[in-house]
Amino acid sequence: MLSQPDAVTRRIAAGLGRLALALKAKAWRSAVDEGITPTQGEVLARLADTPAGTGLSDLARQLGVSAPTASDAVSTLVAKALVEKRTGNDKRAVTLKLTKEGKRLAVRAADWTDFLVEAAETLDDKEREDFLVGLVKIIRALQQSGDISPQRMCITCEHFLPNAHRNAANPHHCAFVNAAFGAASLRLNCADHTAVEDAQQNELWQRFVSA
Amino acid sequence: MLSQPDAVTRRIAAGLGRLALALKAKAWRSAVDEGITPTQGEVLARLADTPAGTGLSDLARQLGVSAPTASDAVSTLVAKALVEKRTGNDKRAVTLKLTKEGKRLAVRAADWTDFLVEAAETLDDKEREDFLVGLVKIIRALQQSGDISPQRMCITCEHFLPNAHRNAANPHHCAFVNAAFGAASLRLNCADHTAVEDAQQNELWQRFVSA
DNA sequence: CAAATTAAGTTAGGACTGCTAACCAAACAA
DNA sequence: TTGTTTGGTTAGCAGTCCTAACTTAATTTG
Repeated sequence: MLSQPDAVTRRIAAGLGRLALALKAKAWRSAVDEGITPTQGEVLARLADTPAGTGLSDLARQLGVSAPTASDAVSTLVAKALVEKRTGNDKRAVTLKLTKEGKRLAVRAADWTDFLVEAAETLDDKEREDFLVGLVKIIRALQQSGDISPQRMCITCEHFLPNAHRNAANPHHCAFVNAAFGAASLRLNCADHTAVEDAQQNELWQRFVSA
Repeated sequence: MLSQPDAVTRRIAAGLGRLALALKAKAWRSAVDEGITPTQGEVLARLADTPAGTGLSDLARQLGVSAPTASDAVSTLVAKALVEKRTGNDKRAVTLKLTKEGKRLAVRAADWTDFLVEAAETLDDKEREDFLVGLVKIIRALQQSGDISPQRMCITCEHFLPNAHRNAANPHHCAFVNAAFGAASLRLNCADHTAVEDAQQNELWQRFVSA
């Protein structure tokens, strides 16, 4: 047996840390090519998958930065005519939306993670599925501990019925689309996500892990 | 079957992106608590696991930033008496080492990823192993594509003999410690790592994936 | 060996990130 | 009506990160 001063989980954490570093560097390079900065790109991405619009504080939470930082980034984007600020009934609150040009740029900027997709393609089908499941579980744990903003994942969705079928390939069920599906189809950012109540959160998780 | 507009790999990339965002945010908070910044913390971490010392350009490469940025961060750390700059035979080059105080801080700052370790602990043993393997493969791919600086991983090490044994639990062998080991023990940052030649790189990989 | 090239770092200047503290204004509650 | 909470902005500051333009030392080469 090889000496094992640190557990598997420690190495996983370290590996993810390295990955994050690489991602950060790449984000910088890619964003600059589009004439924006990484944070601005992130703002565009978030707004792109929230067509209904988002408030500023909500955005700040999603980005994991303070309100002033988010406000700054948004101001810059507004100045660049990529984002629009509107105000509704509540005259304090703003609703952020992409402009036409903002949408175009968001689409172009969205594929800066392509290099990661390619890297993930060196895994075979089974490995990919396993990896995705691990990722989902880790993200869910981080969401529980408050270290990441809530994601629209199956595992926290009202429509998700884990291990509802005996079918080994497609054990889960989505009540929204009314169809069975497997781990490989687990979503991280589903448009039809409806958050389950906190009380039922754990029950859902238990049913999910009791494969 | 659930509609599947994007492949598993796309979701993996997106998930890793989210994770990186969370990590970045956490890194900021944690580092500030220690009186430094994330980049400075990263510098300390890198120096901590290179006791022999590192050059500036090497450091910049590891951090994925430009030389001036690294130079800046290091200057600040030198001013804070956490890092020492020495110059050897080559009077242009500097060798960076942690001071006593720097070492202490590096140790303290190292556990900012603990929250990730805890998150990874929600996976069972098998899942952890699978996840680690996926991570190793992805990082290796990024190393190949030049998107991450070379890591001291088993999969690129001269001493690594993948699938050398019939033993399903511990199929691999490390010639350095002369012992069999399994996927759960794969290293990402081994002190005894010796990079294999480019030519043999691929051969090693092939033997590794042909489980 | 002198001249050119390459390599390692630094300096300068500028845009942006990210924070806290302090602030304003609208909405809400007592 | 008078707090109090909520949504955001402003101000000020340290640090990140870049490119471009040096300096100085080592290496190559004619």
